[in-house]
Amino acid sequence: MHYTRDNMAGLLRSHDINPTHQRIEIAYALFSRQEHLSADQVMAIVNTRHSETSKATVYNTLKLFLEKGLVREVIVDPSKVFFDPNTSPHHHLYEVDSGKLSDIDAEHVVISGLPPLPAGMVTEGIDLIVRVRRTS
Amino acid sequence: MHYTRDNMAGLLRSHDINPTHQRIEIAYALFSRQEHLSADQVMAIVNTRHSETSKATVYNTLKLFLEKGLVREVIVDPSKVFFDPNTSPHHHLYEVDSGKLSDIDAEHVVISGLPPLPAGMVTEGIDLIVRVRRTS
DNA sequence: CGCCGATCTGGACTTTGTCTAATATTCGGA
DNA sequence: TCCGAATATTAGACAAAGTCCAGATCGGCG
Repeated sequence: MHYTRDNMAGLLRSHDINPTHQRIEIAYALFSRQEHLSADQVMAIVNTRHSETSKATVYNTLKLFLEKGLVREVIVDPSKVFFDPNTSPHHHLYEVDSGKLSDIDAEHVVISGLPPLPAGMVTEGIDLIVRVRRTS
Repeated sequence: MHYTRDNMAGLLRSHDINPTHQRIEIAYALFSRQEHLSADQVMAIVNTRHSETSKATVYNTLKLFLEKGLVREVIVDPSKVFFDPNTSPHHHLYEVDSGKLSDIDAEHVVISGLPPLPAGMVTEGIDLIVRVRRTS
């Protein structure tokens, strides 16, 4: 799959999101790179040429994408949230020193022995984060 | 084990931490409750009577406790970090709506099938967070 | 073309956390 | 017990991420 700006409109529509210029740019930033980006990084990318999209819009849009299931939130760094265009089940590898974040395919990972949930609760998601450090 | 302020001095010393009044109060807040507290909450608890401990000290002290392995950091909420006085291996259950955070004993949980780490990397920790929501 | 709801915007604001330079406390030794 | 050095604490200014709002703008449709 190759992502273009034209693709994005369809992708947004299929998730029940009105495709505006700004939303297409933001989606394109995330999907064309297939990387974990923070709101700051998205802003920087989208505004490389001339300033085009405001901070408020970037935050609003990312929140909208999140609600509509277009992206996923990854909380590994206390100082900022990352947004992940990969919504298929997977886990994360976080390099503590460099801040580099990468995916771990969930296909072969098995988590067993979790206790039953408290009554009246449903699982919204299971986040598994492997924190690694360069050997010193 | 029953925690008293007097206990705390020994606990701190055993972790190579100089036991000062403020540090004892902060340690006592965490250990006597055995709960996950944010820096804000620690501040509020420690300063209930009259203002006794400054913001800077609370943050400095929590960071020190972290370095010395006295507490653990739990990153589940993008807006604040929680500190966990339980350093034995365990996982976390996070109630998304209420923000309530509780422990899952690691004893019976098995995680298998993780891919090998990139060369020159060591695992610093594995965080498993089960995000749950009340059935609506 | 003009309307109307949806979207975008700048900028003020909040919250969490950091930094700094001055002050205070603690600890070990005599 | 007293002293000096090292360590710890403090208030308050600052920084960064994120939220909020009221007004401006857009874009599709009649």
